[in-house]
Amino acid sequence: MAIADRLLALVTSAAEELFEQLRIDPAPLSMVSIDEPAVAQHGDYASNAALVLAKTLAQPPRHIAEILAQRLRQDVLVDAIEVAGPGFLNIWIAPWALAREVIALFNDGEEYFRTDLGRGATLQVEFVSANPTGPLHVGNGWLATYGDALSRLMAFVNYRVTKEYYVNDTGGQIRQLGASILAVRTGAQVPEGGYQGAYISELAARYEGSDDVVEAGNWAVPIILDLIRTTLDDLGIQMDSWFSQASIEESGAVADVVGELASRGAIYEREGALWFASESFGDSRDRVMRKSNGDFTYLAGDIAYHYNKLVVRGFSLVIDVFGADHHGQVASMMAAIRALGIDEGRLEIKLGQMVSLLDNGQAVKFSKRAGTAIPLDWLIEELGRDATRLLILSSSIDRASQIDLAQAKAQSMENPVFYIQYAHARISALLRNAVHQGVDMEVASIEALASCRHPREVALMKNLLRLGPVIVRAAEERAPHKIVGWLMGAASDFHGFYHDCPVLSAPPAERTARLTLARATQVALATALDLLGVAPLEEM
RNA sequence: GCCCCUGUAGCUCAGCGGAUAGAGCAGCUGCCUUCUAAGCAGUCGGUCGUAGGUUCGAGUCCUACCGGGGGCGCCA
Repeated sequence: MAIADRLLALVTSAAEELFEQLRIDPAPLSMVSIDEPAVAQHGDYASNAALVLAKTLAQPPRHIAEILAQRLRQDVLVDAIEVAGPGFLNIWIAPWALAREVIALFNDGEEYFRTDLGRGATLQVEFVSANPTGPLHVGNGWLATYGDALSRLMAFVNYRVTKEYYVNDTGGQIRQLGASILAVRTGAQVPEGGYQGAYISELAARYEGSDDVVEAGNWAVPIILDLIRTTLDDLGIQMDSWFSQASIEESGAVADVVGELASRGAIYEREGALWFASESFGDSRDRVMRKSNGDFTYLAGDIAYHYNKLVVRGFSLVIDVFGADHHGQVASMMAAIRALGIDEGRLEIKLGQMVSLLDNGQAVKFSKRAGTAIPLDWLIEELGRDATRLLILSSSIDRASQIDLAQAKAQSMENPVFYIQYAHARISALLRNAVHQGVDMEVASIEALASCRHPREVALMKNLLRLGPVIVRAAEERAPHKIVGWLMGAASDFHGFYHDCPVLSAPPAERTARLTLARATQVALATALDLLGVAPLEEM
C-alpha cells in the first residue's frame, strides 16, 4: 500500500477512535484527504482532517488537530507532526518507510504500480475511425495517439481492452471517392465535394475497373486502409479490430435495431420516412432513421453498431474517441442508448478538441477534401514516433491545441521528449559505467537507502512513489497527459539528483544506495513511458 | 438562438476544493580537468477573461456576462 494510503487509514482510524461523534456519523471522514504540500516546510504529507471535521465535531479545527497529532505522533510511520495554519496536520514521514517503498518498487518493477480499477471488465475503445477516403492527417494522429495511450492506461489498471477502428466503408463519401478517381482518370474536373491530392492521381492511374462510382470507391477503400494501417503502425499503434460499417448494414442489424426501437414505441413515420423520437430521450430534436428513399441514415447504422458493441458483443464499457466536430452525434446516440434500455453509464464519448496548425505563426487551413491536409506521415517523419507521441500526449484533449510546424520541424525543446528521454538515458549510462568499473550491483538495504537524506534524494524518492496515484487518476479521468506531467517532474527530480549527488564516486555504502535509487527511477520512468507507448532510450 | 470545449507568464501548456499558482521555450546571469551541459542553479515575467455566489479555504465548484474553437442535415 502506498504511503499516502497508509497515512489516510491512520488518520481516519485515529479520528474515529478519539471522537465518539464520528462512530455515530462517519460520513465526514470521507472528506479527509492526504495531500503533498507544495512547500517543504509543510511536511512530506499534510492532512485536512481537522478542517473538514470541525463542523461535525463543533470544535475549533486547531484543537482537533492537536488531539489527532498527539495520537499520530506515536505511530512508527510518523517521524514528526505539526499543526499549522488554520488546522492542517503536517506530517514528516520516517525515512525507513520511504526507503522501504522505493526498494519494493525496484524489486516489483512495474507491478508495483498496478491497481485493479477495472476488475477485469471488458472495455472497447473506438478511435481514429477516419473515413477511408484518404491518408490520415495530423488531426487524426492526435486522437489516434490519445486513444492508444488511453487504451494502454486502462489495460494497465486491469480492463480487458479491445482497440477498434470503425471503418465507414459505405455511403456517400465512398461514392464521392469513386467519382473523384473516375474524374481524374478521364482528365475531368473532380466533382464538387470530391477528393483531391496526389493519392487520388495514383489511384486513378492504377484503377482498371468500370465507370461505376461505387465499384471504383469500393476498389480504393482497402488500398487506402492499407495506407492508414501503415501510418498507424509508424506511430506505434496496432488496432485489435477493424469493424466494417458495410458489414453491419448487410447483416440486417440496422433494420433490426430500428425494429427494436419501434417495439419500444420510439419510432414513428412522417412524410415517408421513419423517425426516432429521440427528443423524448434527451436529444434536441427527433432524428430520421430511414429516409423516404428507403436507405437507412448514418445515425441508424451507428446505433446498430453501438448496439452490437454493448449488447451483441457485450462490452462492459465502451469509450468512443471522437473529434469535437462529431459533437452533434452525442445527444442522439445517448438518446438511443436510453431508448434501448441500456445503462447509459456503459458508453462514454470523449470529444477531442480541434488541433490547429501554425506555420511560423500563421494558421494553416486543412481539409481532406481539398487535399490540403497536413499528412500525419509527414509529422512522424519530421519528429520521429516518440517525439510525435509525447508532443501530442503532453496536453489535454479538452483544449484546442496549437502547434507550430516550424518549431516542430526544428525539433526544438518545445518537445518534452528530450528532457524525459535524457533522464532515462543518463541512468542507463550510469549503469553501464558501474558495470564497466566492476561496481557491486546488489540492491541497497532499507537502512542504507533510508540514510540518503540529501534533499534531492528525498524529493526523488517521494516523487517516484507518486506514480501509482497518478496512474489511477489518469485512468479515472481518461487523461493520459497526466502521465507526461509526472514524467516531467520525475525527470526534473532525477536531473537534480544526478547533478548534486555523485553516485559512482561515493563511498561504497552510499554508492549502492544511490545506484539503487537510480535503478528504481529507471523502473518508474520506463513504466510511465510504456503507458504512453514511448520507447525509453539507452543513450542519446 | 441552443449544445459541448475553452480563457493561467511574451509563446506552448500543466495545475484532486488546500497554505507562497508551476514547467518547457524565449530573455538575462552563473556552473563542465569530475558518472552524458539535450543538464543544474539564479533572475525577469501573473488583477488565473470579468462580476457575483457557495466554502474555514476557489485558478479549481455554481450563475451571469465577455472573448476563442467546435456542433446543431432525410451528409457521413
